[in-house]
Amino acid sequence: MPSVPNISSSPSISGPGVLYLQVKRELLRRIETHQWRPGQALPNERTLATELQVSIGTLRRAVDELVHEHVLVRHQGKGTFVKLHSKDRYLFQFFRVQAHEDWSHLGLKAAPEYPQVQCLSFERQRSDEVSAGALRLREGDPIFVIHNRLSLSGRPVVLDRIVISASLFKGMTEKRFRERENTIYNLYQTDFGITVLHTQERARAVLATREAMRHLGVTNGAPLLEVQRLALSFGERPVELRTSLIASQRHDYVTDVTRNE
Amino acid sequence: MPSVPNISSSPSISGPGVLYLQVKRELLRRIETHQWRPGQALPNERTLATELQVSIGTLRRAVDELVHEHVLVRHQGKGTFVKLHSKDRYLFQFFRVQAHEDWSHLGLKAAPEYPQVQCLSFERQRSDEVSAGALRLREGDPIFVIHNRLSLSGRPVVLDRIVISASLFKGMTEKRFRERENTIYNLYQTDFGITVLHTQERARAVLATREAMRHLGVTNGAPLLEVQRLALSFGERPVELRTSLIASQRHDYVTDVTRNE
DNA sequence: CCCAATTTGTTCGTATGTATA
DNA sequence: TTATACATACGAACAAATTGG
Repeated sequence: MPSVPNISSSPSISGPGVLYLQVKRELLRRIETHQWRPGQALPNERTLATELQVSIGTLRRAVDELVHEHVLVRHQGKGTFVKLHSKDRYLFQFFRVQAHEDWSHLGLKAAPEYPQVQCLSFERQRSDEVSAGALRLREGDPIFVIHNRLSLSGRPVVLDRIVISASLFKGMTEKRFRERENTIYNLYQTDFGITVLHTQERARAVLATREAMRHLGVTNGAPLLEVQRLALSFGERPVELRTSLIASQRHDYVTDVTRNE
Repeated sequence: MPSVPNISSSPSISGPGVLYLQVKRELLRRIETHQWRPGQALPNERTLATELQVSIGTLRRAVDELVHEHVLVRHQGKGTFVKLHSKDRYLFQFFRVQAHEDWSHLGLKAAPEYPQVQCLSFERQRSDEVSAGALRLREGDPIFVIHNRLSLSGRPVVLDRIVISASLFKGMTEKRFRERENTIYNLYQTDFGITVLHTQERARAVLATREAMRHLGVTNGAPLLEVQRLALSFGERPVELRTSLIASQRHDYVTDVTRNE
């Protein structure tokens, strides 16, 4: 029913703008409010289209965009599902460290290696100005600060400092963090209902601190890559601040600006 | 006419697979072969659909994807055009150096600053193993090697070493390069018919060489960001190898992994 | 300023193909 | 085999932006 001038005459969708965008917002709303949970199937297209009182083509266009944004996945013959964070997705979308290579490979796209993760420390602290600004907290709000060391082929390569809000991740404990069976983002999603959709990153070159030297086994004065990553959820809400120190003697930070979309 | 079992019964499209993908390939072919040149308008949708003997919806789906891949642009009421490289696009898609910022801005997306480019040298050389491998040349093939210095707010920040094939950019001269009125990628496109579609980049941290110190005005032993970029055209053909040394004392290398599409 | 022609943008509904269980 | 669900293709109707008279 909702043509553009809509006064919420139906139990379905409303709001200004183009119809398929209204549908998209409604689908997002249901996911954010956990009416549909990660891994769960949506109603089939005809049912959903009928319920939202739009044509099946309009519904498909809204779903198309959410699939493209990694929020939903479709499987022909099975259904449409809220996307789950998996190790594959982590490798494909979020882990950008790879061993050096020359350019002779090109289209090959060597499948990146999943890192071995070692948790060095897990602490409850109070946020400083930087983390509060990034995570939209007040200074002094409780946070968790986690240090991880990532190794590739048995060699330590990355030192991560992860900061998350304690109030957002209510019930987080060192035990739950250490004993997760999947990626960290999968833990956020399945245990805390927080889905990381994309990240903003800034890289710079720094000199190794003594602590970094110790954990990464690099020599004095070695240059390191420092990557600041802010992970964002629905509505561009920041949920994690991560600082990675990367030993780039044998590894690169890779960005494949392909379809960008 | 072309249902999937098609034996090129028409003067239009053919080939295996899904119809809209056949259409997309045909459109790409016409652009690559310069039947349609950058900046030029395509025939309107109904005309094109009729000529290719597909429905307007199928044509639109093919065009949709090419728009998403930055190959075409559509303007409602005007037409569909082969996309031109502009400074805006350069800033938006390819220039990733920005002044330091804290995370308190977020959604603001400070419009990046267009750099002031100074050409330090332009030489004709023979390709070594690395550039030959990257650009799919034979070792010893003629290449152009260009050094640029990029400044932001009057301060030198990036040192670029650009390598392109002399046979691919036939007719390139230092004069034409220096006196271009737009971006380098715009020059490639308008003067040589070579369109850069996307890039693959690898970043690492290095120590400043004496020459880099001199050109960027950094102190001894300063860490620099080294970014290797391979620019690709249609069919993933490599067309430019660029090595950037970035003084990251005041600036970052930014990757906003947003819709990634 | 307005009108009309042109072109893309959105929405609708239908029919048929293909993958899954 | 059958039923279900998504995938593709088609074409019609109307909306919105642009341009030129």
